[in-house]
Amino acid sequence: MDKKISKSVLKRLPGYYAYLKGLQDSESPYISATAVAAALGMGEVQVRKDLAMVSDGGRPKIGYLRESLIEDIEQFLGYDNTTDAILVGAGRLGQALLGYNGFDEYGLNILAAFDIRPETKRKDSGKPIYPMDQLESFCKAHKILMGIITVPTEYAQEVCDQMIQAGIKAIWTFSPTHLDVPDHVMVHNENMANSLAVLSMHLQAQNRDKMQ
Amino acid sequence: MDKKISKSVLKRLPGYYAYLKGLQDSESPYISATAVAAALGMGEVQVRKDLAMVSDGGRPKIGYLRESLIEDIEQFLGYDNTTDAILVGAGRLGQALLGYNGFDEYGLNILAAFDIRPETKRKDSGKPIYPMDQLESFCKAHKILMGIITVPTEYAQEVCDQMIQAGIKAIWTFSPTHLDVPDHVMVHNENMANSLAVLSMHLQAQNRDKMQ
DNA sequence: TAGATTGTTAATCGATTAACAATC
DNA sequence: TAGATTGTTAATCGATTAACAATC
Repeated sequence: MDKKISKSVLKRLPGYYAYLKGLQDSESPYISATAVAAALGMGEVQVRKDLAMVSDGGRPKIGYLRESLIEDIEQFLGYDNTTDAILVGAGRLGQALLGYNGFDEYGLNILAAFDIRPETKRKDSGKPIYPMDQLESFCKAHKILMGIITVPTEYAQEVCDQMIQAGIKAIWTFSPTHLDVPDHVMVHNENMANSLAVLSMHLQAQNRDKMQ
Repeated sequence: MDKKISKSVLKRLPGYYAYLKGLQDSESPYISATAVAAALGMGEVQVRKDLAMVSDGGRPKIGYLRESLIEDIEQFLGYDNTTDAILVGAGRLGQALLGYNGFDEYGLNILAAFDIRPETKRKDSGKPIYPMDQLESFCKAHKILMGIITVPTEYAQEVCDQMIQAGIKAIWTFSPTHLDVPDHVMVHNENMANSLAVLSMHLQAQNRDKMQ
């Protein structure tokens, strides 16, 4: 383990993790790559190779010890030590993310939200919503490295710049627009339009087939 | 154009589209692949190849006519004829998606939501929330082909099965779990954990570098 | 021992990038 | 004409899959 890991493998790991966690304790404490592959509809070689990246060994004929495989992935993905994050833009989507408890499991902890009009927002998530001018001091005080952007597209770049100014190194944005950032900052664009494109194309293709 | 298009290209098209739409009319009516590449921080050969898939030709030395390029992408991605969809699970995330107006632009129209306890939900999106037992009849009556799942993980497969029963062919799920579907149905898992994994790894790597 | 499973090494596939000729 | 840009053909790169030897 600890070889260089590719982005593609990285993106598949949470899937294995969720599946392994979901298994009942009642069954065998061992699980084979073959079984995981079958359950998730993937190639078994791929699963075995992916698991080999994070674990230091399954045992021929039996497979991996489920518990320790879960721990290995946890550690690898950093689920064991929490990342604190802040969110900018407490609109509908922002509030939905703020209130979502599931991020805990993935080691993400959203400490607070920021908004240009904090006073008009409902705080039904129980998390504080501060005005924008407190962003920098808050981030520096809490050594925040991750920021989530859920503002309207036209403000996204501006917010992004402020985050970088505040020392943030990883940005997760839901605004469907390209963000310009320096090299040391990573942006992941959760672009719903991209996903939609793939699905729509599937429907179109199916329709076309039917017509012929 | 009309060659077989790869998923990777497909996922990049919405990005070009958003960028082109965002350009001011004041400037030249032409835009070159080179310029798009520079603006979005991509390789210019890649952009040129992608655009060649959807458009029937830019002109050497000048580039593409912006307006018609936009139309080409629109048509290619099916933004011009709307896809009707329904959503199951009117929780926080579900309501956020219901109320998001931006999907219009991408040809997606969410007609209604379904929930096990429709009466307890706020309808601040203006869209109706029906009980689950009306799902099938509604989908068949409106010939719905796309379904969005925003229910807690443990119900996702069950909801998925009901959607398929109701004739749905493309499923967009936000529940972080694998869904079993027949071949003709496409699932796109908008798995936030996957995105998080990539970002967390970036922060981890940066930290490690700093320590050495 | 036989068979299931692992991990590794080699082959294939697909996507990206580079090189270049064509064009306005 | 010269230069910017296009589209195409070839080379490279990376990821997936296949083949196989090792192991319990």
